[in-house]
This record gives sequence, structure tokens and C-alpha cells, in this order.
Amino acid sequence: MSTLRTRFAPSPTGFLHIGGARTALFNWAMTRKAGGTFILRIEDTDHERSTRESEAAVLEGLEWLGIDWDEGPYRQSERVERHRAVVETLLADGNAYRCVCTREELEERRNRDIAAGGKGNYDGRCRELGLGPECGPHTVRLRIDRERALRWDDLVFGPSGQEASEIGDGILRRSDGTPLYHLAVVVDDIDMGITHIVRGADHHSNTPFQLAIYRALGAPVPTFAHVPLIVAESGRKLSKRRDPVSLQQFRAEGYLPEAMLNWLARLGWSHGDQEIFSADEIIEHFDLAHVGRSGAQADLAKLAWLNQHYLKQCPADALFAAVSPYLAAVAGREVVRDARVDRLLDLLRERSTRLDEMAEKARFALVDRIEIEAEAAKKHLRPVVQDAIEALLVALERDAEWNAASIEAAFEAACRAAGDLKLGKLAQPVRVAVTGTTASPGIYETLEVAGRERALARLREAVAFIRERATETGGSGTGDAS
RNA sequence: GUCCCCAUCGUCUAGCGGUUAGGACGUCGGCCUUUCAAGCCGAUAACACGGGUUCGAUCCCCGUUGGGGACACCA
Repeated sequence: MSTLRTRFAPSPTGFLHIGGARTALFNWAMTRKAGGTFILRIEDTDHERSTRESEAAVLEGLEWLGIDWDEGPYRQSERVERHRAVVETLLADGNAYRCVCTREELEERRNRDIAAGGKGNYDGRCRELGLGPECGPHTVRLRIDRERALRWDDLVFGPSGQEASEIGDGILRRSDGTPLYHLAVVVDDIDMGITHIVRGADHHSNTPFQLAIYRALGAPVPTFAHVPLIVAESGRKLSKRRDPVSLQQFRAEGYLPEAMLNWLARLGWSHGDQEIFSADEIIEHFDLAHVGRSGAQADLAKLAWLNQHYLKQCPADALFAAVSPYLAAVAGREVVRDARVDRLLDLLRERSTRLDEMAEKARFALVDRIEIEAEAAKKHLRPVVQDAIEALLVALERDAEWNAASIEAAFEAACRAAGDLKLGKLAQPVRVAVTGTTASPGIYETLEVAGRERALARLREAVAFIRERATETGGSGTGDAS
């Protein structure tokens, strides 16, 4: 057991998004590899935006991916008293001071400073005033030692940080008495004994200020690693409106957790030429040293490929469990698993990238009535094939076995009876008649899996359709002539 | 605007001074073939630009350009 302690600290202000999921994954993989302790902490100090529903969504998302934690979930909101006490200590020992500047004053001075070519940092007006608790409405600011550089060696970005003079004395506590995020995270991370902080690169520039808090508290500084952000396919920041970013959404669309995990892992991290990683392999090989420093675009095509890969090698029972809800949605009823359904899924897994798509392709074998695509009917259900279909019907009606081999024999007989018709000429019309579409598994398998009664009924309907069509066109044999 | 960061095929990336710049997804072509897939084979395609350093730069340094992030009494 190592002493490595990490944490994932999402704020429950919506769903778990893929950037957060990846951060969690990296933390988890690193911790599991080292045999450390992984802590989950919900940063819910923003009461306006935090909800219990999204907290549940976050936990659900992690569980779905198979990311487990050893401690927590803790809630930051439960620790506010501790945060307040820390601010008092800081105040008492002179590492923090009260500030009575109002927002308006602050903004005005800031603008003036920028106009004069300054950086717009807090000017330190209240820094040496020695304001006491009775000074009226006030915030509490950290007294940053301007002589000491705020630098650290980032495990991903390398030497990082800036001069203390580059940042102003930040606020630790609001005038309403509530602590700010920066103070809360640092205190929590210290109290929970976090040794390695792996988080999104959006915190890279926040780190100097947090470093200053660690110093003021006299606490050892943990090791930091900032992971580059995931960007949209447009190249820009992920947009909740335009881009698919919610883990729940991917899940609903029928992506397998294995595929999701694999995809997320390879987004910004690599291990030589290897593309396929199981959870165990990620743990075995994960290394922050091989996390890139540039942002990664979410490549949905790659996800689709991975998903099909996992679909293809999924054990039958697991596959059924995963598609079952989608099958039910298409069938309009619970679909019971049997040999025929397993066979169907085996045929479909090579033809689908997602579970919802797979269920849709299974429709012909699940429902009694299907719609024939107009275009397909027009092109394939023509008088030329009427005789052949009728011959096939005769042969199939005699087929009691009803498996791919026996059906194939029936097709051969029908083609012979129809004057040595080529199989292709018959297969496509039959496919359209039985599935309603021009694409499906092999024709024998398609019939097998559609079921004997359903297949025969649809073929009879097709014959009726062709007859009717011949009449409509005046019975002049237009179809035959073409 | 200020500060910080990033930069290899369309995308994810390998590379850590000397390589025909590799892999994967995608795309395109071929094979297979009763459709669609899958599979197999092949092709396309990159070191942003300009200066240095060096015998030699994708790799090290500087600048430019481009992109991203942070600058709240949000987290």
C-alpha cells in the first residue's frame, strides 16, 4: 500500500462531462497503479448551481465507467465551518487581512490601472490598514509575500508558475462570511492528505494563488499535474449546446462503458502504438509522463470504431443485457432472450456501431408488421421476380428445419425452378420483402432469424403486392419487359 | 488588455539531435461478395513560419503567427 492519495473533485452543476470523466479516469488509473487511495469529493459550495440530481448523475457516470473510489463522497459544503476557522487562523497570524473596498471601488481602480498600463491586480489598499472585525462589511484577503516566486514542477507541464508580484492579494472569504473555492480546495486537500492533484489545465493559472495559500498555512505542497482540456471538433472549447459532452448522453446513445473508457484514456495519453486498452491495461500502463501537453479534440469517429470493436467481442449475455432496453423500445415490449435473439445479435454486432442502431436493425425480427421502404419496393418488388418468389415460397413451406442451411437449399431449388435464376436476382427482392430495407445480414440468416411464420407471411404479401402492381400498370407486362 | 500554456498527417498520437518521420481512426481504391457490414490488401496525408545553436534539427534557444486557458466577493 503506497501513501499516494488523490482525489476527483467535480462540482455538481450539471451532468458529468467527458472532460471531468477523463480527469477522474487519469486520477483513478494512476492511483490504482500505485496502490494508493482515491477520494471523491463533491465541490458543492456554489449553492446556486449545485443540485443533488447532478451529484447523483456524477456518481452514476463514474460507476458506469467502472471508476470506483476508496473514500467519500465527501461534500465540501459539509466543511464550511472548518474553512471559516482556517480563515480566522490566517487572520490571527497576519497571513490574511480584512478589506473594506467595495466591488464598485475595486472595479473602478482596476479599470484605471489597466488604462494606465497596469495589470489590474488588487492594489493592496487595505493591506497595511490593520482593520479589525468591527470594520464593517469586509472580505478577507491573503497577504501574499511578493518576494517569493510561486513556482512548482508540474508533472505534465514541467516547471510552471510565476512571480508573486504578478498576482494580487486574492480574496479568501466573501463579505457574507462564506469561504471561496480556492481556500476551500486547499484546506480540503490538506486535511484529506492529498499528495497528488491531477486536474484540468484550466486550473493551471489558478495554481500560483493556491500555492500561496499552502505557504500561508504552512502545509506541504502536493504534487500537481494539469491535464490539457478536451476541445470540440470545431477546435474550440466544448460547448454544452452544440457538442455532445455529457457522459449520460453517450450512454443513452448506446456506447459501451469499455469503449468510452478506452476512448477517454487515449485522448491525450498514449502508450506506444497500442490503441485498445481494457481497464486493467490502462491501470497497468498509465503514466502522467505520457500525457501530452496540447489540447485534444473529441474524435467521435474513433469512438464509433472503438464501440464496434467492443460490441464485436462482447460476451453474448453481456451484449444482451446492454441492448435489451433498446430492443424493448423498438419491439414495444420486453424481448426475451433465446437462441434466436442471440443469433440475431451476433449477426448485427458486426454491422452496428451503437446499441440504438443495433436495435433498429433488429426491427424486422422483433415486430410483426414492418414498413417497406417505398424506394426499395419500387426497385425490387417487380413482376420479373414473382415466379421466383412463388417458387421459393413453395420450397420454404416444405422446410420444417428453418435454419440457414435448409433455407439455402430452398433458394437453390427456387432459382432452378425459375429457369436458373441467379441468386442475386432473388436475394435482394426477398430481403426487401422480409426486412423492408435493402441492407441486412446474409439472406439465409436474415430469414432464419426473422422466423418462419413472419418470413412466409411477408413473402406472400410481397407476391400480392407485385400482382397488384402489375394490374395497376395496366397488366401490359411492363415489369416483365424491363 | 495582462499573465500562463500549447503547436507532427483531417483527428488521436509515436518520436526525446542523425528515422524512407511510425501506428490508429477517417478518407480513397482493390479483394471477398446475394445487399449492408465485417475481414484482408493497398493508397492518400504531417513536422505552422522565420531566425539562430550544431557537422547535422521535428527534437534545443529566440521571435512571429495561430490556438487555448486564467485573470470574479463562480467552481
